Amino acid sequence: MAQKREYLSKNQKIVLDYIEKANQPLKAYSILFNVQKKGLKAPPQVYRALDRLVEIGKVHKIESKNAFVACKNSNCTISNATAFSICDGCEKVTEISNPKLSKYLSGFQDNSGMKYNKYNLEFFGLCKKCR
Amino acid sequence: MAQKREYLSKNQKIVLDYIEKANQPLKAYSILFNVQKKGLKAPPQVYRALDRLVEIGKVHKIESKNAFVACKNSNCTISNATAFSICDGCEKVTEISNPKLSKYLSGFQDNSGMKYNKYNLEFFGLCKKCR
DNA sequence: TATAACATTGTTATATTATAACAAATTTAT
DNA sequence: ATAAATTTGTTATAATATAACAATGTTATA
Repeated sequence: MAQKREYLSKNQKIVLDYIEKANQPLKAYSILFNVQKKGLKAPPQVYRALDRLVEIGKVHKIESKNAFVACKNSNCTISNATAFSICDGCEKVTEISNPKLSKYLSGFQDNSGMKYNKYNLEFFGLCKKCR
Repeated sequence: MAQKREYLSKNQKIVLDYIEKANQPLKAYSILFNVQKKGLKAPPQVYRALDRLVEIGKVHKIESKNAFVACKNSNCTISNATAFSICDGCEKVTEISNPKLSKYLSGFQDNSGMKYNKYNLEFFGLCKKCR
């Protein structure tokens, strides 16, 4: 099993810092544009950092939006159980942190013989303001 | 509220037929390539059909793979509650049809004030063969 | 039937998202 | 010191998706 750094590289830090400040999902090319002043000039630099950040759970990808958001669970180190709430009105995305839900889904089994080790759930609806 | 056709247009039928025969998720451009002999020559023709088929629930999009699969619930007319099982080994995707799960998720509420009317859940793991 | 309203189609071009490939520089372990 | 591995920088291109608009087809109803 390949060893991997336990700390973040320079580019990974730059990208994570920027995402954490945003408090909302960001598109990869918008991140790219905004970190160009820090020296990351080309897409692979951003995508590589994102890949790693997602792998270690510091960042999640909102698949339905091709956007990236910082993990809110400060202790999160691996990203295998994610749930989001997405407002179709204002597009606000919130990470759902609900022990019952995650327990239910982590324990979910069906009779297919599949052994699940990861899930991603996206709820859509309208938030208070947008209703 | 705009009225919409209740039956499928020519292009929608062509695309749906092809997806239904596949029994596995297909990429939009692979669909395009394969329906060119039927006269659909450009991406918008395929994407438009897909958009509509997804909207009426005949087809689901597997967001994590940018792929499209026919709905297995023959009576499915609206696509607001979807769950899939995805094997990380062979990439096989199966639509999960589990009344308990869908009941649990359809009834899910948190204290955010969000009113959910749709969800999509993707489970990842290894199927029997790939373990 | 005529025709207005609307939905679908065909088409070209382009926007958006993401990766391949490889050389150079940096970091790590010995 | 130096080999091994990782990260970085860079160019090019692949893969996914939409904008815009003219032409055609369909539906309802006057």
